[in-house]
Amino acid sequence: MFQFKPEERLKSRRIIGALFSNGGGASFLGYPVRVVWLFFPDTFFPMPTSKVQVMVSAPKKNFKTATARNRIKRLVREAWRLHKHELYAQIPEGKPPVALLLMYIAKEEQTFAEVEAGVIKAIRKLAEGIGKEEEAAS
RNA sequence: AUUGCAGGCCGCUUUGUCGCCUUUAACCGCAUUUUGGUGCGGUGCGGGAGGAAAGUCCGGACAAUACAGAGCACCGCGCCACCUAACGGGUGGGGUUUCGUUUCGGCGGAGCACAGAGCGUGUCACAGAAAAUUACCGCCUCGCUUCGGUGAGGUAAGGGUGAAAACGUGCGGUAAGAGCGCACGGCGCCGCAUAGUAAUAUGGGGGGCGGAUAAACCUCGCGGAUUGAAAUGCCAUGUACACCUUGCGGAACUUCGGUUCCCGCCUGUUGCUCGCGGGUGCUGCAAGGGGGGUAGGCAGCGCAGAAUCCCGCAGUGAUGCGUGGAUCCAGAUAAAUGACAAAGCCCUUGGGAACAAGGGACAGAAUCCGGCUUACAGGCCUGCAAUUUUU
RNA sequence: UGGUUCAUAGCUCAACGGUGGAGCAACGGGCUGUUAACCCGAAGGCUACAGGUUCGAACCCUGUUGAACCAG
Repeated sequence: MFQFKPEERLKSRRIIGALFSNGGGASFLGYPVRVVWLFFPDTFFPMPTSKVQVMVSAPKKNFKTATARNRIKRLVREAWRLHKHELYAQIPEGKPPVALLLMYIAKEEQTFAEVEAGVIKAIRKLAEGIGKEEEAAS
């Protein structure tokens, strides 16, 4: 339940490029994390087997050393690992997989508790957002 | 004991819970099967960042491609000897600059891109007469003179300028002067002797007096093929025989397959010139351009080797040698090595104390080694020097 | 991984090895009933940092720091 497997990590360069381009995906804030997400397109091959693929990013502009960026990414990833099951439970079957980008935007390093709170908030908003997309599609 | 300097070493520890990457193959399940196995998943047993992993400043290993050769260009290095796989690194020695000290002989510390300015060219602001064969004020000789000077010539001692002024001091000498001559001293050049492997040092001889700058061009000596693990090899996947540009001559021999020579074009040889080599010369080939597709896997890749430590031997030392002893399984690929909790350790602040609060340096492997440079809380060890206390 | 370029006033840029300057901005004064424009004036720099070469360094050399870019 708390596992974090390789197929749950976002690796496709095309999808990552789409996430970073303007208007590529829906985005909102769960401070200190900014969330960008979209559904995988139908034509993508091979289609991932997990419900969500996620990547974590920390900008070099705010964190100069590699050690600091590693630390931030590990904190966010750990918070995601501990709470992702809440999101999985709310995604209905038959939906395309969700590509997710968690970008750390605070200027300084924060404690795990603060990051965890932000990620929990983001997961709740995201579940809401996916539900709305469902209504709009139907 | 404290302080300073130099060198070397370490660079948070333990437990629990939840995770990540990986070696191995004991066990389990599924698939496949050439019945040996193989692949995937799970469990188990192990391992999981550094002294700088960093900067990418040098040098190699390794790999691919290339290589008859010559000249010019280009790049790097530069006291001597040694060490090393190699180096722009290291060790030892010499010279030099500077600081301290001195009983003025030296001694000690720190630094040095430390070949050549006696081939040539360039530059040397301002000031100054003049910045490299120069003469403003001076000094001296001769001519003229209205006796104020003025013209021709000699000279570089004195003056002032400057970062730097054409060896320094004294004597002789002279019209005045000048290394013009002599004595002492300085400098670098040529060859000699002694010491040293050598750089170099010391001594005496000859001939001389030359501005600085080569981190200006340059000269001399030595070295340099190019490209770098996204190299490279293999497997899988997949597209486009589309498009554009250029080229498509001549002669001889012939067993009609071709061969040779000249010529043209393209191309390789780090750049250029020569030279040499490869391809091509007809209805589809060649060379180049541009465009499109693939974006997965395996090897390379951590294999015990230029490995590290100890001991012994050789050497002043770097280092080398050894049937000597011991140690050494990180291997990711949108990229693992983590999070939380508790206890301990250390530091700071407050406090009489118990204790409380806050903090734990610099920093993250990506083919691998040897160096250099830079960042770094705190601690340990060794040596030397100084001071204080005790015996 | 390999390579190239750059750093000068608040901003954009100059400056043979010889006193660091221009435009804009900001400041003070003038003009105007007021503002803008215009005119006058003054200020602002350890030339990214640390060494070295040179009589003298923004410039030459070495090292460091930061930034931008290129190739596959």
